Amino acid sequence: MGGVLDKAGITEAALRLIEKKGYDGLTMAALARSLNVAPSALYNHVKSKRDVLLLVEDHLASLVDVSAFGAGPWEDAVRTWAWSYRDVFSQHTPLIPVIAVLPVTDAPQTLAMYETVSAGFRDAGFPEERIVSSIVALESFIFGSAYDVTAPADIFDPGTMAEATPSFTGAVRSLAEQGHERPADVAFSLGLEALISGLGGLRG
Amino acid sequence: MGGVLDKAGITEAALRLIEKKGYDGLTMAALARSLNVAPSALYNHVKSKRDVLLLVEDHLASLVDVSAFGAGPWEDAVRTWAWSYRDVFSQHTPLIPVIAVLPVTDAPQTLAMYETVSAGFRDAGFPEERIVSSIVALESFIFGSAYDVTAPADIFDPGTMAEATPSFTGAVRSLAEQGHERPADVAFSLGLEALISGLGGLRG
DNA sequence: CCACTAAATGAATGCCATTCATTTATAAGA
DNA sequence: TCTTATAAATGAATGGCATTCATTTAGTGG
Repeated sequence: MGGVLDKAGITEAALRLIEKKGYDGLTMAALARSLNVAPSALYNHVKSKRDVLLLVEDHLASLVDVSAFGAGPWEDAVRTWAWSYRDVFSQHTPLIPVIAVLPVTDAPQTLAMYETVSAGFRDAGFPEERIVSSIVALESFIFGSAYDVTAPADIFDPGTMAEATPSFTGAVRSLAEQGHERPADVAFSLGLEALISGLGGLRG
Repeated sequence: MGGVLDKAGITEAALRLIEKKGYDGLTMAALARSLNVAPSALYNHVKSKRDVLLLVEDHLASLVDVSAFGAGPWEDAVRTWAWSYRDVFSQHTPLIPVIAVLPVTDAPQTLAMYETVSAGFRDAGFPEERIVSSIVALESFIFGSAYDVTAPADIFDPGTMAEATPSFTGAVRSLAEQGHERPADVAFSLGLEALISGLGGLRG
């Protein structure tokens, strides 16, 4: 037995490749080349490219910081988790469509994250039947916000349509004048605090 | 001049094709065939396939219901807009990565939507410099939630890992016992109401 | 030493977006 | 009516991609 390849090695190589060349550079051929192997050899270890993305996703889930659950107030734990979750996946937005439809059975690290977060919600007094929905709501916000981080700075520039859209143009200009370094962070903070206080009210 | 093709026709054909075959079926070849034209002919009217997706996106933006802005309380208007926005794009999740990075200049209908929504926020008493961030926060939540709608029903089934994840497994089971028809709607409602009441507090 | 099996190979397949030199057709100007 | 400019459509290439498969290689247990 004992070939050169295994799932851990493939995951590691894929992450290196993504870091160096981005998701466009992550092809089965390039992945194989980085492992000094023929592309077809990969298929002895993964069923498809989607499988590779799944391995990467699950590894990233293990990087999300859930350490604050059980180590302080629920609000602080959610805040730490959410910011960390967003930061990790803002560098990996092409995975978001994959995660969103991914059965957790296939992703043990992701499942482990859910377990820690669920326990944190339960201990904070959430009724059991609302825990999953609350996490899903937060996660949806986090995924959507991860895209914002990568958006171009001038995404909201109305260009030639400025006169036709006075309210929007004024709002964009007014935000720009605040001179925030990362506008995406302002929106994320605003939404996250709203969700934390709104969902926090569900606790018994 | 006057060929068979124009942007409106391409958009319409693309939408028909997506409805019938899904986004996997939307290829330049298939699009051309549905218009009785050679694939290369499309490139006289659009620069790339991404352009086609952009045309589709902008058309969908015109389907989002913004009519409640200026016709009732801000909370109700946001609710109507958000549900409609999510419903439209839940059928078109492959566009979400495109929208998220799309400069609004290139999408007049999308820009028109932002104008109406911005005016609604301003009239409701939002400070101008918080309007864009608030809309972005809501939009992030909406995009993330659009994915949930299409997720398989058993996405949270922990499978063989059930014993290792008691809190999460209990929470999933407890939600399932509620027997909601569309679990995604519960999470969306929960998050949206939290955002509405949290963001609403910014009004002067 | 043999037989089994996991793993790697390299050549093919089929699909895809995109390009380009060329042709067709239409509208405007003389 | 003839000419010319131009927009639009064509068909044949190109290069990249994931994936398949028959075949070979190389270890391991009996």
